[in-house]
Amino acid sequence: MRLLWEKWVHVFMDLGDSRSRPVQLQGQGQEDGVKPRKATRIQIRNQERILDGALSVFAKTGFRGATVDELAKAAGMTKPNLLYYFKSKKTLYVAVLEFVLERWLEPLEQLDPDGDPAEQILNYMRAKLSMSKERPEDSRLFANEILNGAPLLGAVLQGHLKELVEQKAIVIRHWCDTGQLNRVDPYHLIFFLWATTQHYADFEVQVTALLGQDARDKTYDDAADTLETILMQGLLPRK
Amino acid sequence: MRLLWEKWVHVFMDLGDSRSRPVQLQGQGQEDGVKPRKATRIQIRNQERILDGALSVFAKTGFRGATVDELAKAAGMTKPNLLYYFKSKKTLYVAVLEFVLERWLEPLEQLDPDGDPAEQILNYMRAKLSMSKERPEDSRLFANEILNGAPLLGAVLQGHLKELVEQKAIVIRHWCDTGQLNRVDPYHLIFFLWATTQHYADFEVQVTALLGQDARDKTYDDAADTLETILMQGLLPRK
DNA sequence: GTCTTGTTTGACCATTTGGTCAGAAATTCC
DNA sequence: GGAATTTCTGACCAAATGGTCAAACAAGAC
Repeated sequence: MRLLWEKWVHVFMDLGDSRSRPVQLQGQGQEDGVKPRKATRIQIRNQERILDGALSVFAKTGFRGATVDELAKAAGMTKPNLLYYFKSKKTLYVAVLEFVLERWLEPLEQLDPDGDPAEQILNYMRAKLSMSKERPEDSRLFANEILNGAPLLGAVLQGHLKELVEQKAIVIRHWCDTGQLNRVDPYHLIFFLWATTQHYADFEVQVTALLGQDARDKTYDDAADTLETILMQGLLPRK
Repeated sequence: MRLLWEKWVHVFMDLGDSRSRPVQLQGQGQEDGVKPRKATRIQIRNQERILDGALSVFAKTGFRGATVDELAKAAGMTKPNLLYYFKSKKTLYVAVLEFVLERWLEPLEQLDPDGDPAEQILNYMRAKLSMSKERPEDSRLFANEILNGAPLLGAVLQGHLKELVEQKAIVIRHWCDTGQLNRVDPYHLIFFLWATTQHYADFEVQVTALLGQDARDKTYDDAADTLETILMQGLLPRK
């Protein structure tokens, strides 16, 4: 799975003063006089490989569970070489988190205040479910981080995410107030959508243990149908 | 939080042959000729302390993230002393998992085929939500384990849990077939209930980051209300 | 080609970690 | 009280882990 790390390649490398260490890549952090040099092709290629491998390693075992050796192997290089590109395990971890975060938040940003409420919410549910299916590692990466107290994501939760959710909560509340939706707490509706969709990525082993390995497509289709039914009609038949 | 480990205290300690190592506690494993000695008060007290502390440590950082030193500190004793009672970190971890598992499965077992469907499902939802509130560490312990591939719980998922879920799925399917519930996939309804309720324990940092630390009671009340509304009526108003 | 810069590696190091062990201290049994 | 057993601890160990470094090697610029 080739990713699009390219546009995200910045400040990952140690810069400091060192003579042999390259580079400050384009993007940020040019406060001091060091003139940023352009990233070489090799740098871009290797950082991509590293980030790519690191996502699956970190998603599998969390930050503490991952070893630098594993990370290097996943990137197909030696440990010192990996540490040439990312000065520490933590730096790498943060870089991966940062990258994945954007994708993670995107669907919620798409929620359109002017659209039809039911349609908007179903779309959001489907988009999140599709992310669980196509990029389960993203979801597991965050699940690990949050489950263990979000030591490095805490700031984001309090900042960007909080704003975004507040904003969308207002939209949902409006839909309730105008009678377009039943009266529910907007925040809990959002949690509800997160929980039900991410469950399929985060608890995939459990899901497949109960439903069988082979029926992955069917699993996600059935999940979408069930969620749609519940969201639109609830469990009780309308007489 | 004092727990009821007592009835679970069994075979935790190394037994083998050793002269100074005690004990095979009551419960199981008496296959060989070694006559089981009764657990002393000290053993019971200390094993309780250890298991008690271990639950919160493992829930916080997962198996790999927890160190034996932390575990010992949480139990208020030295590392070698802890290892006197549980011969390895893994043994201790499995013991904690085993214990917590029972509580975890209990609510689903209560689901009554002869009860009113809506009431049964709401009760189950409330019971699980209450568990998330009162025993979040239980939930996080499993979340960590499953998220990381359930290396030690895999057998349970394929065995006991699978049976239990199959059994309850039949009940739910029957409710659907007789028109008492809208037609939904029973498995996904169960996942839905797990996901939405456990979310509040597993992602507590996120939830409190967005809703505020102080309103814990309110959070769970609102969650229950929202879930009830959605489950019973869905989001769309009935005209 | 050669000089400069960027990349890669084997060997190495300090710390942390899971776990052991011999014996000291406490407890129980008679 | 004294012997036998159980509980506890400081000192220790081997393996794993995050990270460093000097030097070898490759790429570009001219």
